[in-house]
Amino acid sequence: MTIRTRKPRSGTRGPTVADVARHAGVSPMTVSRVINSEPTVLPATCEKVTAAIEALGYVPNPAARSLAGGRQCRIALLHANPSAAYLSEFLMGSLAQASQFDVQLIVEHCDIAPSPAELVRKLAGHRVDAVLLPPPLCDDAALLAALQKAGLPMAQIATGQAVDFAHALTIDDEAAAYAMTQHLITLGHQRIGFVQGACDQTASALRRAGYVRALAEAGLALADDLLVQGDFTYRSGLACAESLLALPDRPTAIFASNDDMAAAAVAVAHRHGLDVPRDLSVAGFDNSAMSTTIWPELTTIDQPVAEMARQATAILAEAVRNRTNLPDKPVQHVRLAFQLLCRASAGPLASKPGGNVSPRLGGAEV
Amino acid sequence: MTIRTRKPRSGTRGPTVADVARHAGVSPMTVSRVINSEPTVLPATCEKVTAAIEALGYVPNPAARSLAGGRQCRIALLHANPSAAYLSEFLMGSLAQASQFDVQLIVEHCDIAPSPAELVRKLAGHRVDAVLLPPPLCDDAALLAALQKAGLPMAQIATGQAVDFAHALTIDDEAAAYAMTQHLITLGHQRIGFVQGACDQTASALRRAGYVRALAEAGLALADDLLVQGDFTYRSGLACAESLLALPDRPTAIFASNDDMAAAAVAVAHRHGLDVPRDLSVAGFDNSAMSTTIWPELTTIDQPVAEMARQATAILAEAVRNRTNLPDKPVQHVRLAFQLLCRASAGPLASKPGGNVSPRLGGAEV
DNA sequence: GTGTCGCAAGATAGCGCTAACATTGTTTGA
DNA sequence: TCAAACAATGTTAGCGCTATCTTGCGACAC
Repeated sequence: MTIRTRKPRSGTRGPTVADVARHAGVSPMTVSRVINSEPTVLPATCEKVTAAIEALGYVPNPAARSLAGGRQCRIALLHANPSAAYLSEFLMGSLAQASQFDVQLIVEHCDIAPSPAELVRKLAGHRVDAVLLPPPLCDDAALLAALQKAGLPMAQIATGQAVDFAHALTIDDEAAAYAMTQHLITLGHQRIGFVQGACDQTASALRRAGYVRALAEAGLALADDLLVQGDFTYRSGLACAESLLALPDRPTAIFASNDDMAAAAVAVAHRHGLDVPRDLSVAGFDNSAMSTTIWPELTTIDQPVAEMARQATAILAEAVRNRTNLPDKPVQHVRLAFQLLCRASAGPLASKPGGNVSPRLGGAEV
Repeated sequence: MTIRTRKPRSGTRGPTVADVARHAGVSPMTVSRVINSEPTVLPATCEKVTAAIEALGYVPNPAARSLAGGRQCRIALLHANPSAAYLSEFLMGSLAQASQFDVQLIVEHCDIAPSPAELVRKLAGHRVDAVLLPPPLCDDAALLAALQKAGLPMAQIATGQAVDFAHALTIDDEAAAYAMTQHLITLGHQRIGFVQGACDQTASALRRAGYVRALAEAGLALADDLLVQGDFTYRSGLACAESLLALPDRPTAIFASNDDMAAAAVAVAHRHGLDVPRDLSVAGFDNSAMSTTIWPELTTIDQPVAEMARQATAILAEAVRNRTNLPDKPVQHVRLAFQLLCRASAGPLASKPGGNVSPRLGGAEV
């Protein structure tokens, strides 16, 4: 009378809730409660379970969790060539949160968006529940509208213009640009060139506004010739810096709307035989990898990209799970703190500018 | 006599295999077989099922799949500050494969590794099944040994020295450097400066070897003063380029072991009033984002980082699933093709070198 | 004393999929 | 000719966890 126990399915790896429960002398359910830190567990019980978890080296199985909890969640990260550095930092933040919340990240590159409608269809095909929108896509009105129509929760990252149907994670671009400009003014600069960012990104206008306000408050004239239009690329930065430095009364400082363009300004300065920061101060924006790669390191504004990505992912995951309130969506608009990083590329105004071609080189160990 | 159907659990999203099966008039198992493209399904049946899948817009649930299949797999990506651009590209490749294979990526930064043993303990705590090692960690002997001792499958990416207990994805660094050097020679250059990479990365020596071989085969002398030691950073590139350009008989071309250092060489050349490529050709290695950011764009070697990451992830996932052969591990050493990208920074040797400070600027649309 | 509320913990039944086995129908081989 | 081998599908029973319901038990008022 042998009862055939039909299947001890093969590849079992590591202890399960059942093992922990046995070891702690409680039911699996209680272990589950402890894992999810539910309030209705007595401290004593909780301790027993925790000890058992520790002893067995138990780690919950995320697949089982999301299956049983019915809480699966797929978030798409749509990106249209932001710089690699930006994307990488963004991913780090997003991934960290994603693995913690058991959400699956779908990274989708949409360079030349086929058409918002088509894109939305594709996302639906992937069963995407929510969408992360880093710049420049966060400002794509057509895309935003299409996503809204599809009823997908979304988060705009670092946009200058948060819409009322999307979550948004931003810094105060205006205030940041204001702070940087003020910093340059404090250093004694009066003619400060400004390289604007791309027109199609709403943050660009805010950064410019901060620059303008700082000048106005300091009683400095806003010279038209000191304001040049870039597009966030290094190449545009080269051209802008060239035109600024070609001015008869050239600026003593250049504030570029991002680090790539600031790096270009440094390169142009060097080509002109100007030392940075002695003959020309340069400031950037973003604190991208570029800012500490080049020499001298850039004074810049730190934008907490990873943190924005992290919080955005968390907010979306939350939104997907509590899909309770679709009509009255209480979207969150979170504003994070920026930071003014004073590094080597900006210094006090020298009494008398002059050319010099031999910069101090950073020590490079043989 | 009401039979209480106790629980139609709440949040059910989208069709399941059962729905597809009903729609196609087959059993769920057959649907599963079609999804996994098993060979033992009649074409006719397969077609019916495919049609049903299409009609219902069915998408398999990865959580359920990996739970039922017992095939869960966690792969850690250990990184110690490779450049952000590198990491970003690496992640793209790795993520693509990970989501396709239902493996969970754990991204772990280990800047100053606490100690290999401790790190391994931490990985074990995360239930990591395998490890991806991009440079420079792929060359950390202590780490490799510790991982081997822990019995973790691993993959070295872009190493110069593949060990016999790890999978490895590489390009032929020696051949690539040879090709680039030969390219410069073909352009007429005879005095070619070489900026070496960091000593602790095994690929550095291979790149140098390729340079040396090309010179030798062309019958050119290997001048000691043309060979300078960098460490893959932009700053080291500045110093190296300075020393090369300070030589009495300066080189007409500089081949740097990576793009960051090549970019630095371009910057130094410009500071010296040299036009690139008219007065000095510059070549890099990696085809990193930097290479097309700066102006002029760098002639460089394309290293298929994303593809390496993709294949490495696939190999590891495979290895984890068929954990059949632990003793006789048939590790795979895959060599991918590189590509010589001829861009603007390297050109034919000018008959008579001379200084010129006004480079053509890339058109920056205002 | 006896009901009933409150609360911690247990029991049960799936989440969506697939491994392992069972069942057909169809072919072979001796 | 009939058993054995195969090939295409169906059936059953979990994978590891948690939502939902149920139970046990002390507290508290009547």
